[in-house]
Amino acid sequence: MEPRFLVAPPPDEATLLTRAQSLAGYTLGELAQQAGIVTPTDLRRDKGWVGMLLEMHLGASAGSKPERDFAHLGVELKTIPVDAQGRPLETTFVCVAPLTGNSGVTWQNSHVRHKLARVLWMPVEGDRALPLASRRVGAPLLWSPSPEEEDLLRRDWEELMDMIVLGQVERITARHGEVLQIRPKAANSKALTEGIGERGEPIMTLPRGFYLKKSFTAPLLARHFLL
DNA sequence: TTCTGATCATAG
DNA sequence: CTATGATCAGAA
Repeated sequence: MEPRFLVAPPPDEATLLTRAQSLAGYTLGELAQQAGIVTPTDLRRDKGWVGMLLEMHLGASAGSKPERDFAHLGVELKTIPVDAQGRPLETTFVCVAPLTGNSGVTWQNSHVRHKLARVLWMPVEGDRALPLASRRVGAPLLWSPSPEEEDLLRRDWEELMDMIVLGQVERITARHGEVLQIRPKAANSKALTEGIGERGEPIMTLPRGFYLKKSFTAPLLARHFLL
């Protein structure tokens, strides 16, 4: 799909939130029609389609820049598929896990912390039994981690980064971490990137990414629905 | 049924 | 390959 600007970038956070709230209740088919793009049959070959569609409606920067969606506002946009009860159906990708060049990297200056400092969550019905075009957008949530949430994230990040730095990247599984996990993030299982081996030597290994577990995002969204 | 590892498209 | 956007689908 071709990235296009449907609306101008929002000048401030309040405008962004108002605009996001105005999308609630619409179906993806309606939003696609307004954007002048075709709704795919399913997401198997268009996994980022929903995210790109909402980016267009919210005036996020198009393309693949290594910046936040609303750089001038310091806000990151995340669409999250939810079930009929508003519970997340998938984990949430945060960013690629750096496997080398980590000297001097701390939680405070980490990519994970910066990406999650301010997030606009857009829940979207994600039940695969629902045709893509008839899935509805839910009420958005503009969020920053509470001190407790940030502490959970920091502890997992430190544990996982320790393993990477100590040459144990290939022993990391999705079971590590309470709320933040590391899983493959690649085109396929043949993709390789540089990492650190057991004896500190350079190795080629699968690229990994940080993901938020559903156990983290579920209460975050639930709290929102209670307010 | 849930979760972990694998995968898809596109731009640069 | 890396970064953007994530969901798929087989194994447990």
